Amino acid sequence: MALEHAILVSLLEQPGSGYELARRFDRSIGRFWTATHQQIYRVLRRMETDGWISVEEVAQDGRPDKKVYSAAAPGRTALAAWLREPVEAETVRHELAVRIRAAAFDDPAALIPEVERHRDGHAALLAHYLYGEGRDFPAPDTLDARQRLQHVVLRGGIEYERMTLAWLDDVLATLRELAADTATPSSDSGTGTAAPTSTSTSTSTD
Amino acid sequence: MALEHAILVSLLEQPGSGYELARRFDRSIGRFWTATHQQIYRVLRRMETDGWISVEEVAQDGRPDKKVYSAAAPGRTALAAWLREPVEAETVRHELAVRIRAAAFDDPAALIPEVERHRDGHAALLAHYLYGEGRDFPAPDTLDARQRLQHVVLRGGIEYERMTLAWLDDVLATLRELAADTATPSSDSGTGTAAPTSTSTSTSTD
DNA sequence: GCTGCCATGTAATCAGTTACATGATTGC
DNA sequence: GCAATCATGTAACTGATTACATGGCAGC
Repeated sequence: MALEHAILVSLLEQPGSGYELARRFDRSIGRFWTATHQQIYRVLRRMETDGWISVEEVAQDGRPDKKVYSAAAPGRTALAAWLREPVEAETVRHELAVRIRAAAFDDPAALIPEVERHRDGHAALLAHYLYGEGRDFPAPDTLDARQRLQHVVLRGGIEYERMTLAWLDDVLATLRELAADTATPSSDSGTGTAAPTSTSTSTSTD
Repeated sequence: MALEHAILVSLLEQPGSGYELARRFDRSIGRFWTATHQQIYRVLRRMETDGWISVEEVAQDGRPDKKVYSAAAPGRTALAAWLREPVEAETVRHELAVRIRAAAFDDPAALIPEVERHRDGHAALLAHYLYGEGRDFPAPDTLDARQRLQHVVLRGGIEYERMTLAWLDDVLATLRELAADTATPSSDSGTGTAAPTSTSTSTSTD
């Protein structure tokens, strides 16, 4: 239910068309909230009928016309009300964690390439964030309110990537150790499928 | 599309009924993948017709009967295939980050209680994780493959909470500074609604 | 008598994804 | 000639959430 609000913030930061918003959702805002262009167009129409945003049709030379949206007063009011609502608990979807636990019932080594791919992706994103930080916030003491809030969100992204990177290295080390363990012992040779099948497990980790 | 697989992992770790699974999804597995009981019952039926899991009806004294599900061979095969598929990019939904950027167009101080509530929640979860780690993994060198993988996932949760806690303190410090800035200056008194309205913003943070 | 736990479900709705469609312009 | 970018949309489907429903037992 927050796509409306994410769009509002983006339009307050800078008015734009549905297409432009879709591009922003592939970049800056998209790090925190994903949306496809179909979704965006649908929500924009709803927001317009609700009076949250206003449209201006802009004719262009050589390019299709576009509808430039900007936040209207009722939208601002709705945003202020939303800020005062309690935050709903974030629904987590961390597929990699599920896969790591799943690896116990298959060959742990099979996961290594995937985790490496992830690791590299996070490393690249961290480098990208750090570059962006140096470019956009070179003098952190001279920033206005908006920039300081953008900066603290970016710092969150940077710390998240740093932490994830370190954790994925930990995961890789664990997987490699387990792969070495199952490879060397003499018993249970062949497929490499390590399935302990112990009935006792009540490690709740609750 | 990974709820099936999360359920499979949970049933491989320990067979159980839909109700028991729903409770697990409020606890251990639920940290990485959320699901309500309605969703779980629906997926369990689909998985059963697909032959991924087998059922055993268990009559109980004083309590309603339950259907105890366990992972079947085709389910294991499907899990192994899934582990070898490329991981789809995680769709992020970080509402708090959107709200922080939104605070620039309203009173930043209005967010402080919410962020504090979040901070406290993450601190409690971190303490809980650390307690669970001490209880379930007291001797990290004597663990089997399954436990070592569970442990590395738990370490990820711990590091995530630590990082989030530190970041939320950073956010709170920023919000409090901004609240102090808008409270003290003589100009633009009254509502405390700080809206810069500068047209120049093209800080892409891409 | 009320709340809470165990245990399973149906129905309606909302959000999000995937596939398909159009059409002009710019650059290789 | 082909792919990519700009720009907007429809339609069908899958996944997730919310609300409602049932019913016995245990403990206060």
